[in-house]
Amino acid sequence: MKPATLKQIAEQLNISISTVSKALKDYPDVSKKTKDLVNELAKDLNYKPNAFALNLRNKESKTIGLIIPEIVHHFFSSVIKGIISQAEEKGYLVIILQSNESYELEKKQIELLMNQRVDGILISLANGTADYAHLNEVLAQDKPLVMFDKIAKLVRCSKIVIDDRKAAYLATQHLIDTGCKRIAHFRGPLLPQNSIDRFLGYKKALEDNNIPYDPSLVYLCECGEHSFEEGKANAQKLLQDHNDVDGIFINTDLVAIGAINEFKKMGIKIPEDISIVGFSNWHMSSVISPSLTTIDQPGFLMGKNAFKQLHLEITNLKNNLPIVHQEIILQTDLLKRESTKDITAKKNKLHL
Amino acid sequence: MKPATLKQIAEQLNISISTVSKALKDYPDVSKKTKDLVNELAKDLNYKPNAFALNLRNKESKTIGLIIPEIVHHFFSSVIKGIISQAEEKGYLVIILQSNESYELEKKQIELLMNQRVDGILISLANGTADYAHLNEVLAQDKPLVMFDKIAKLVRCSKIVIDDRKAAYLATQHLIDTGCKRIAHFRGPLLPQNSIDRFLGYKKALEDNNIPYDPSLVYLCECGEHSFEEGKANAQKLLQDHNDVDGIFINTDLVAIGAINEFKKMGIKIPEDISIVGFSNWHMSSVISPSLTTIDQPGFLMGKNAFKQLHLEITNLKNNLPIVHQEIILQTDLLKRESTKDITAKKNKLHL
DNA sequence: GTTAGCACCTAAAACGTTTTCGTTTTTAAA
DNA sequence: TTTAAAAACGAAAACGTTTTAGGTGCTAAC
Repeated sequence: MKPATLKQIAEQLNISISTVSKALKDYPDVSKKTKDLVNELAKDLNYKPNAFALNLRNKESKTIGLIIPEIVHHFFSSVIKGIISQAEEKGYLVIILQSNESYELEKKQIELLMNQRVDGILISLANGTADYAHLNEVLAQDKPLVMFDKIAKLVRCSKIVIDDRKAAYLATQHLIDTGCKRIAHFRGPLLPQNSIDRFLGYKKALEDNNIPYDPSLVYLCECGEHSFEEGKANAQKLLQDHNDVDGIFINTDLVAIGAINEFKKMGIKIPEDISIVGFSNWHMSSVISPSLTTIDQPGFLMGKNAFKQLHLEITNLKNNLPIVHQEIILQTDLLKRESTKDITAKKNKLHL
Repeated sequence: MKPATLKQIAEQLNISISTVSKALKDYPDVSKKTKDLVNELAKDLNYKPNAFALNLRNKESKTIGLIIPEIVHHFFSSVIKGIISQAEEKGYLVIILQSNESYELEKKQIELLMNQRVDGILISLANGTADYAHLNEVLAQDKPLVMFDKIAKLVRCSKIVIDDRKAAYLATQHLIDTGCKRIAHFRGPLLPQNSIDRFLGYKKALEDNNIPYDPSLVYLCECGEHSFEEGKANAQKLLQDHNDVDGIFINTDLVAIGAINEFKKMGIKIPEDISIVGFSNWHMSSVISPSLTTIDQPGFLMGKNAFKQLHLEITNLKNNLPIVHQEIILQTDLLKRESTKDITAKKNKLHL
């Protein structure tokens, strides 16, 4: 049986719509008798408040929009899970769109969400996004916007990120600590802030350890659908160009795994000949052999925080409270596994 | 600048709201002059039709709901991607909820979506779902509902599935064809139809090849968060119970990978000592060593088809056309890789 | 100079709520 | 019995659209 409306209840009881509405919301100026009658009939007729009408009246939909570059991706799907779990707790629904790493699509989708009048927007930018007008437009219309992971520093809104630079620094430092002298880097695309930051972290670690930075040791990856193949290809190129490399810090796990597979095929031993550190801690990284040393990126937590911040801004906006933009930096972990040498273990053995 | 309303445009031009509405929709009974004025001002004032008002009037939101057991999962996230891509094409938005394999949550979420008045619902059932009242309620309210992958046969709605039984049969047959004589099965949970079907396919293949079915060779897996550990544990148990097993058909890839890793650790060679076939073709299955022979499950295609069918039913309902429930069975592929012996290759060599 | 026809425009209802403000009815006090 | 206060109810506007049905005012034809 389809939900009834206030009108239908009112007609059956010969009272006004207003009274029905008030009765259901337990207003004090409705008699106990009427309330009982209304509540009973409401149950019988399967009354459910019409969300469309409520949205129109309240000018809010308890719905937010989420734009993400790629859904089939361990990190991003973890973020989605974090967002949805938190949204559910606060009674919000999430509309998800996928930008496919395309700036054009991203722009369209922002418009779509604005026209849909969602209460707020969460976004992780496409790699191609270099112009931020569409994002500023959102803010100009007083619609809460929170960015996560792939952010634009210049846009004045809240951001949830990890410290990519620091994580990359630690990853590179770990290679150095385990004895690597000549360290290559497979970097991500040129635009997004986080692949820039990872590159900078790598470079800084070298400098701080008096290892000269050599641009020819840096290889570019799209880090898109063909990451695995890119890893293999770069591994081959690297060996042709430089036969003295003993460590690689790689922008993302799947590329690293491609490289490992290629090296294994060529008879190069990991980590004895070359040590490798990846980034993101994809599920498969712990499962392959040798397992991959990598940076754990807390996707679920990032999603949770992103929604929390957005929710805060939505409620503050509603209550005319000031909105303070936050930049939240989440902790990352270096997970030491088999693809790097465990020198500390050796050291400990010597001490025994 | 926030979007203006028809009213604001009407006031500024000193004409009625109706005329503004018609002008924007290019009705024939509005003069060219007025249309031009309206369109210009509409652009200037950033007019965007209010979605809330439209929903209320049209009794539709161009939004569908999707309930899925788990988002961080290669197969399911592929399905989501398929659904979203198709929805975008037809101008629909997708609200995603995650049931966490919980029947209780699933029930609540169905109610949420019904109250939200989505135009239709897509669902893949939680493992624990054995009661279908909540689903029948959706249908009773004339709301289009399409199930995919994890379905309930008894619910009268459209379904998009693969032929789990046939796929499992082919997987098992492949083990037999490559010389396995004693084949174990790591099966999925007891309730969902697809893990039952995979078990049945396994059993049937044995029978058709005159291999006696031995229940003690069937091991249970939750196939949840700890699939990898389950695979390892089951591998150990299997070796203790039966030292003569030479092939295993495993309900899902991650369990299979756990088993492979454990076997490798114990010095058992894959596929020489034991051949293994998984299910679902997780990304990592092609990347590990030995790569895993598995059944490719077309997630993206399934998502596309699920939305297409739902969309068909939504539009038919709107146009008072009859709704015909479909059961669409998608093709699967057996991907032969390193975890099973390639006997045909050997045969071919002999023929040379 | 009436009338038909046309071009253009508007009023108003409807979608389903909520809430303010006013009106009616009841109760209690004078 | 009158009056004041309290209790219970309802009318109406508002949110922003669309569309039907009904005007206007004009031109052209008789």
